[in-house]
Amino acid sequence: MTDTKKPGRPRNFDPKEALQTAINVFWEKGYEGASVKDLTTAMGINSPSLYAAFGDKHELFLKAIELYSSGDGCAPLVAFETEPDIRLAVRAFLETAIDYATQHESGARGCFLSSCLTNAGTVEGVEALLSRAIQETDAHLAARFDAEKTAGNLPGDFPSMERARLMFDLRQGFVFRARAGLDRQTMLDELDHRVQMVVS
Amino acid sequence: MTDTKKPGRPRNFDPKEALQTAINVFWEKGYEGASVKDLTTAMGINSPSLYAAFGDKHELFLKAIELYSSGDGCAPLVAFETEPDIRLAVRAFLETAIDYATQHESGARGCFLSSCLTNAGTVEGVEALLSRAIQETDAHLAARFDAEKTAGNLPGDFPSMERARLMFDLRQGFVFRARAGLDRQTMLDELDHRVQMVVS
DNA sequence: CACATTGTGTAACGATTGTTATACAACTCG
DNA sequence: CGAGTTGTATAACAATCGTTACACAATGTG
Repeated sequence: MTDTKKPGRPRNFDPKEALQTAINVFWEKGYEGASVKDLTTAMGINSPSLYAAFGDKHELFLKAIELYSSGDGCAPLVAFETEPDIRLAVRAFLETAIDYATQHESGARGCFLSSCLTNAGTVEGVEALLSRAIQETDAHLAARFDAEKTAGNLPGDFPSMERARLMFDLRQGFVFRARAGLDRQTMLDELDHRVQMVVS
Repeated sequence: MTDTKKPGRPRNFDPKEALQTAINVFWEKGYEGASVKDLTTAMGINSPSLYAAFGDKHELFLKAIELYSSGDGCAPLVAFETEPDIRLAVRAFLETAIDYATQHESGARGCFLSSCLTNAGTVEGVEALLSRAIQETDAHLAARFDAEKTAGNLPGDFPSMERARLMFDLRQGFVFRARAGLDRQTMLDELDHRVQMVVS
């Protein structure tokens, strides 16, 4: 190790990248489980920098939720939007959820929001953010269904919002099972069965 | 207040009742979020009694999970078993889940297991317990479906295990939404739609 | 009644928590 | 090339964490 840490100001750190790292730590250890030391070590910075950039552990947590829910943090959503065919899109959504949730080692591990659920009642502001994130996702998915209806790819009486909520909950179920360590293949085997439920 | 706490050994406490109280505290605040002081205060005992009876905060947590998952802790499951008609039973299962998850004030608040999800990766032994609890519940629900098949109340090609897992995940979805503070009526409106999915 | 046992309440332990004051190194600008 | 700004590293802060030693009150047995 020749690169000994020297004091001073060698380089500025990227706040967004650091926040992404904070998401991973929070997701793995939870809000109270993740100590400031855990966070700063993973982010590669010291505590004063963290407090200067994000204000607080609490604020950092809320900003982590915001970044994740309002953006590219959610891989299944991206997969759903990318795939043109609606049926394949639904499948990609659920399949990506399983992939992310079961690949624990690779750093990206499932849905961060479900890990924040525990703190919804105790940590101020979390419940509101989660509620908003869910509703936005529901609306997002439903909008795609509506567009497919007008395009003629789905029947005219297709209940967009109900199916959107269903799809979200099915994903949540997979994430839950994956987090508990259940078998990946078993979930993949049920994929077609569940895709069928969403798109009639 | 005339009943001033006097030292000594006035009365023994009920370990099972205390454990039930511990479940509520853990469920509300999470594993790391619930301090030993929070626990002992709610249980009405002092820390030495807790350590003598349960050994450890960690062991207490595991025993809380065991009590909840292997018993009457799960109200939706009880409702499902009580109702004779299979279709009404499925409905009761989901409806009870919504009721429990949305009645935050009354002390009984939703599914304790989903709040333990966060600690599955960090707290030793939690993942194994959760995995077992889920699989047991799946098998439990599927057994009922199988019995209804032989009784002629469900078609012969009814996929019991797949529907059991689906039902479990649908419940999980409701609990998730309720914990995030979403509207109760919206979930109740979708009830029939989802019951239909489970029982064809 | 006296003794051993059992479990409680008080209080303290070291360790770690989140947070911040202080000192200094590096870059920017004149 | 020197002064000012910016942000880092070190170290310490009070508070709280999980855990346990100690002393004493209440019960069961002789």
